[in-house]
Amino acid sequence: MVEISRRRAIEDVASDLFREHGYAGTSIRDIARALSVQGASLYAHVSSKEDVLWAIVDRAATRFERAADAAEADAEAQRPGDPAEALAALVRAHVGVLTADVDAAGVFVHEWRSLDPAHREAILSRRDAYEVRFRRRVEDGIAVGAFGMTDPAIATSTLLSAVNGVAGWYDPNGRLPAARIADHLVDLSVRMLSNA
Amino acid sequence: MVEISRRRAIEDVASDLFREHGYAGTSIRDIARALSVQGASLYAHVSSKEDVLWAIVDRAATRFERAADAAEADAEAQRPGDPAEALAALVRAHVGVLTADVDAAGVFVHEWRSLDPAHREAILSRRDAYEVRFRRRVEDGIAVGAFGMTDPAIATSTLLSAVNGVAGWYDPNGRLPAARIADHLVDLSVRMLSNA
DNA sequence: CCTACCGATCGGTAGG
DNA sequence: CCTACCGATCGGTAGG
Repeated sequence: MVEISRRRAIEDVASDLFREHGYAGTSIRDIARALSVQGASLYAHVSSKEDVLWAIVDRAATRFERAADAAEADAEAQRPGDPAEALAALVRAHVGVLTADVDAAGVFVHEWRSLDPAHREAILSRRDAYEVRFRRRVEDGIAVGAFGMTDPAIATSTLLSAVNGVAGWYDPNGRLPAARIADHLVDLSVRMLSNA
Repeated sequence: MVEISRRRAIEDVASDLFREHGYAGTSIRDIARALSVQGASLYAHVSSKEDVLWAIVDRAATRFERAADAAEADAEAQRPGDPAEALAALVRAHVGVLTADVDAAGVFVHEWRSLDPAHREAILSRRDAYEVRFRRRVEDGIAVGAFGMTDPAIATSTLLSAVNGVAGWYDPNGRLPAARIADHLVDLSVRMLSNA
């Protein structure tokens, strides 16, 4: 990947380190060392360590949101009013964002607690809104009989945990390409919600 | 809960803080403050900060292992050779350990990366062995037709992510008791593996 | 369990 | 992007 901007290179390196050692376990000097510069030099590009975390998390959140927008529009265009199809599209989109940048996605999933209070609040409400999109499809699917009876809140939380788990084991050089992994997650998700 | 030992009280407080702020984000003085003593006083009871993390993680791992032992023995006694029953018992046992001490279990799930290399290696191999117990049931279930065709490795990783997700939202004072949550997770897990 | 303290490292700034 | 530096905090020790 060609380096587009120094700022972006800092965020990419930080995503990798935050994912591996956590935000608190990564110092500004660790990030600088990976870029072969002095710690203080980073402050020409970022205003604080938290600023870097927020940039990573905000961008990842935006990607998840946009991918869900496109997935729902697409599902609605192809099979209008089909909750199972819409949910499958949401899961596929989610796995796509996750595998496209597993470091940033992993930071989004695990490190939001380290954001300062205002950012933390903002990201939590976006996460809630995002989860609601999934839960609505679960509820609609139950209502029309496409899914079996279950507790929609628990089922949706469990489904998102299952899908987010991909961030814990996905390897870009592993035996399965991202698209095949998405196929599996879609299949497992729909099965989980279907009647036995 | 009555305080059994000072050492144990330190670990309980540390479980709470490590889970909320992460290992690196929690200082020895943070733990001490929660116990109303000076930071240096903790060293009368623990040899290092990592020693506390290891104690929490090791104990949690042992609980998961013992609960799985009992669950498999029980399932084998009641319905010998039934992979779906054995898997259900494993999931129920896992959720039981998780909800019995959600702080310690959450630290086990998320903070093992912060262990020193030897402990990290040890816990990873125990985690692998634990996952194999689940995967064997998944494979056997597919072989006898109790479960639908799927990739056993991906299905098992996804199942464990789904179940571990409980640590992220379980609230001891929430609307559902732990036993009901376990019921739901068993149901969702078995559905996920069953034929559609 | 306390006070007093150690060297190391932290996030961040000044000034170039 | 560098050197030089700031005050604060870190994990941990000594000695009581």
